[in-house]
Amino acid sequence: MTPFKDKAPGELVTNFGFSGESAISGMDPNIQQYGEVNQLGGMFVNGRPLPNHIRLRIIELAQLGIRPCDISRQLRVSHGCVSKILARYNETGSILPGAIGGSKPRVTTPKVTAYIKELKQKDPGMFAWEIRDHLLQDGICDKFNLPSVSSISRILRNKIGTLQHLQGATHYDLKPHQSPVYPSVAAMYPHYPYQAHAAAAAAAAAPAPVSPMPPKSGAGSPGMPSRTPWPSAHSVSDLLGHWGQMRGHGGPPATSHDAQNYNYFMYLQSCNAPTAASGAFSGALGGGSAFGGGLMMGGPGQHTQQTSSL
DNA sequence: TGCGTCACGGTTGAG
DNA sequence: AGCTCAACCGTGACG
Repeated sequence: MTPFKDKAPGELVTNFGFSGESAISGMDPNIQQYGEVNQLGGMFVNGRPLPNHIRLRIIELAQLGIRPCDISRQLRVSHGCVSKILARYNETGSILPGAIGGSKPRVTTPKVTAYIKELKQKDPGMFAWEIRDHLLQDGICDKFNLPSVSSISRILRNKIGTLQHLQGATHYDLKPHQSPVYPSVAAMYPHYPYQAHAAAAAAAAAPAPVSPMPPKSGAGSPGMPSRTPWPSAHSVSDLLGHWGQMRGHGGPPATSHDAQNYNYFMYLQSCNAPTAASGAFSGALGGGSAFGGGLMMGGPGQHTQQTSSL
């Protein structure tokens, strides 16, 4: 997998394994340093998504009826990757990679904590599970961002310790007739991601176009794998327009990710032989859709971060 | 031979 | 500023 087995860590890679080809002038030094070549001779950056034009080409070639193994060979992308991208596309309608990085948003916001404190002050004998019910009933939380009983208990213990010390009731102090088992939100809604609420808000702000595929998984819709919702979906023309702007107008990348991917993109553009797909790609840069409008990328509530992670 | 799956080593970004 | 953690990535190998 690692083509530079004899490369010392951190050593600058100036030849990418293409015969007679040295470093591409003007390439991102990061790509030069971290770029690798797979068994098929294709260029990739470990840990980073393939550039979107490669992803696009995979989808397009598949739609032309070309077998995944042939796509793999033609684009010099591992068949596992082709399989994964095609599977994701079939499942979500999106060619885009998932959102990388980030953390689960906290449910114990200051507002929630304050309300718990208020409840506890009103009724010091209130149990954590009762507080949890109140949070839901009073509209402080919904079922997607409702803290677990354990979280409430921790808040009571850590942040309202004095009150607890005086009155002391947590979910450990269960009433005799109460079940000691209170499933977490995740357990109650195993198929619903915690970020769904935020995604719904994002969707309300910027409604996503209808995906050709039913939503199954990913940010912003139940079961979507990504952790962070996209504020808007990406159509082919959106995406191509993005790159078109970069290529055609030389617009500066908005973020370091853009810069990275732009350089990656430019590099791969210069490395890969033109294909029919790239022709469609180039044509689409002129304003039309590469797929006659038939291919929509960006499933419902797609990834938030990807505008900067092309 | 083709393809789905998974371990691996890597990156990323919120907390 | 730097660390942790849990998500993601593509590759390569296996069945």
